[in-house]
Amino acid sequence: MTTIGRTGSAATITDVANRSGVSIKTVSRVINQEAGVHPETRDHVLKVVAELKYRPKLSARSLAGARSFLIGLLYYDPSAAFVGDVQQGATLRCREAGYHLVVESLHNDAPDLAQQVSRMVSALQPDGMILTPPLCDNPAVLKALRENHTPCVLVSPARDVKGMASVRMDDTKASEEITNLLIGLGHERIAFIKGPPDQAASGLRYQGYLRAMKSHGVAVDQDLVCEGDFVFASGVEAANKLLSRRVRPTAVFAGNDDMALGVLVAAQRLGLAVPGDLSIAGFDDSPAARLVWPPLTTVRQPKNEMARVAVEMLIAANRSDAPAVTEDRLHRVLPHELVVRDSTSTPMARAGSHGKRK
Amino acid sequence: MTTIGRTGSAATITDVANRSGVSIKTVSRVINQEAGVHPETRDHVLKVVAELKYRPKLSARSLAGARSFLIGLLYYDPSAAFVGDVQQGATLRCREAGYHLVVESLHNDAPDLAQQVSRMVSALQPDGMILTPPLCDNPAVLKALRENHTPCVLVSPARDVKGMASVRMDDTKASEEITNLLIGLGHERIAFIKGPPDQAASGLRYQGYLRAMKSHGVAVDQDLVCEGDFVFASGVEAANKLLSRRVRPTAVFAGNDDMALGVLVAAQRLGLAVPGDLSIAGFDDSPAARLVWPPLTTVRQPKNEMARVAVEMLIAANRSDAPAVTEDRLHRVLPHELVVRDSTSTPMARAGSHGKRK
DNA sequence: CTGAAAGCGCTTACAG
DNA sequence: CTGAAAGCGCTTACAG
Repeated sequence: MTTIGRTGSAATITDVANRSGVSIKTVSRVINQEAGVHPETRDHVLKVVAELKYRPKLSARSLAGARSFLIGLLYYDPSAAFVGDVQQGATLRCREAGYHLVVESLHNDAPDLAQQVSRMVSALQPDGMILTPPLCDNPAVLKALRENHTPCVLVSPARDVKGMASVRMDDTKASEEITNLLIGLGHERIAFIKGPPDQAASGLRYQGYLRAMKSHGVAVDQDLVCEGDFVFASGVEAANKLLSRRVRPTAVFAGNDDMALGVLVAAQRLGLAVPGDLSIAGFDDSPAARLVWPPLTTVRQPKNEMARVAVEMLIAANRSDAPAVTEDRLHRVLPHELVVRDSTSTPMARAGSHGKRK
Repeated sequence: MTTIGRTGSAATITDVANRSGVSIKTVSRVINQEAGVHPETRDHVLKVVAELKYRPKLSARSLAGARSFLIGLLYYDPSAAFVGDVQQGATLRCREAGYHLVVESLHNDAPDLAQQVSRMVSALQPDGMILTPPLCDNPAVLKALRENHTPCVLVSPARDVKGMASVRMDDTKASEEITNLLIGLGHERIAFIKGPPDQAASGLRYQGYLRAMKSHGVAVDQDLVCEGDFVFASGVEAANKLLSRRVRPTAVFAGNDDMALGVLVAAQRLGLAVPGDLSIAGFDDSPAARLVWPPLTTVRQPKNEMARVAVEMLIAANRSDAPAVTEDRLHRVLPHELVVRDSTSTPMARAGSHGKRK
């Protein structure tokens, strides 16, 4: 077996062309799956590619061509499970398509945020960027990206931006469904714990709660609506307030899982049985939601899928044969999933007493 | 103000050279901070760079030079907080150094794992790779990387590999310190819940427990040593076993936080007060460790720092003036941190009773 | 301290 | 269906 070219160092397109007896242009055509190559030629080139373990170098393709095969993921809160799942979906879809995912953690309120973003995209020249909250709602970031003509997809943005693609779920609808579930179980005194007003999800989820209550003719007692900030401690605090009332709620729907976890702990410290004395529902399906006892009824966001769709949109936008994107395809809404676990049941105990009824 | 070159598209090194009145080689020298450029020349070039917002393109530098300014992070379990923290540290350090982090999620037992890795490095040509468990202990992955001559740093590997750099903490020592803490509080009947035998940390942490017990002359009751598998449910199971004994332990040290959380839930379901009736300690300082009540005493792994050091090592290895790496600098051990919270205290209740002593 | 030339490994635009 | 030439934007190896 003879080896053409330098042994040891990686094969180049020229090596493949020489050994195949074709021009580098033809090898390029085969690699890029362009039409109009004779099947026999193609098969032979492919065979040589395999023999030489040839892999086109990203840097060369990127420099010569219009694509970098790089997609960027910008995120702020690293601890958030949200980002982890988005990243997982994005990296898998990227691999399938021969792309690579470059991640960058940014502080949402860094003074030089725009410059950091601008620096990244002009050095990297990614084919597109995926933005997660809160960065996808940051005007400075969006401006920098627009100036650099970088295609973007916003994942779960607070509001849609003109001409910028987005992927999201329907928070309001999901919230309505959770509330419907509680009402369907027989609850009427259903408390709600809001998220912080500056986060879009807070309002949307509250609207869903209101809508469900209204549509079932269940009165909303404003004493049962608490302010929270999506953090564990605020769930504890809200629960302590709610559960010290003379007439307690029989169910608490917290705007997210972290607060629901706080409610759970507070309830148990007060000696209440969950879900017997109090049903609890959350939102997000965080990892902890299934670790506690009882495991939490909640909503699963399609994070993985949103990321896959985001990658898909970016790749499609970069194809030369890219069709004009209609406005309705620019903003995608993906289906969510209700996760019903053991923290919700029919109201078995009367508010204020611990006795169970049969 | 005149603009030389194409307005709109990004400036290149030639644009900077033309406007500065120097050669592209000199601009290159300034950009790369090479010595031997006249200060005045340098300052002028720098000014033009700023004016034109020139940023060298990674693809061109990568193709022409020996560095790609890309570092890869290979990981398996996306949900693990471990990876999140490592990634955070790596991405920040990369930005400081003008590098970018490319992430890839792989299945540890994918049949074509080696090929996936090989494909990635030959396409991307990263300057180095960071591997997290369990991938850093996967022979197929290591082999593929070695064949491609890609510098690697293993983060928290089960065992060190000849000639491959690694960063870790001292699990045994940390485990010993946690046990010492419990002994110091007055505990003698200290239970231990092991991790799965195939994970290196399991053994190391158990050794630390044994060492502390031995050095204080506290007998290890094998009835108080349970098998676990680092998962929540196994902590619940072990706790149920341990707490149903006639003579209960006064403290449980679980090999990781997830199991410690299981112990906590099991204890509380049995009506035991934590830490009054039972002290509980974990390992990892997982996010949930501070969300539960009482918050968990545990060990914080220097995940962020390990990642920063890993990036540091890879960048250093790629510098032309890289000094020969001595074996002791090849394997770094970073300091950990004991996180003492409210789940541990002096044993206040006698085993088997709920009465408190003063 | 500075620069002219060659070349990295591909794709583009064109020609046949 | 195929190929020769030019060029992407840098760094390398040299020369002065």
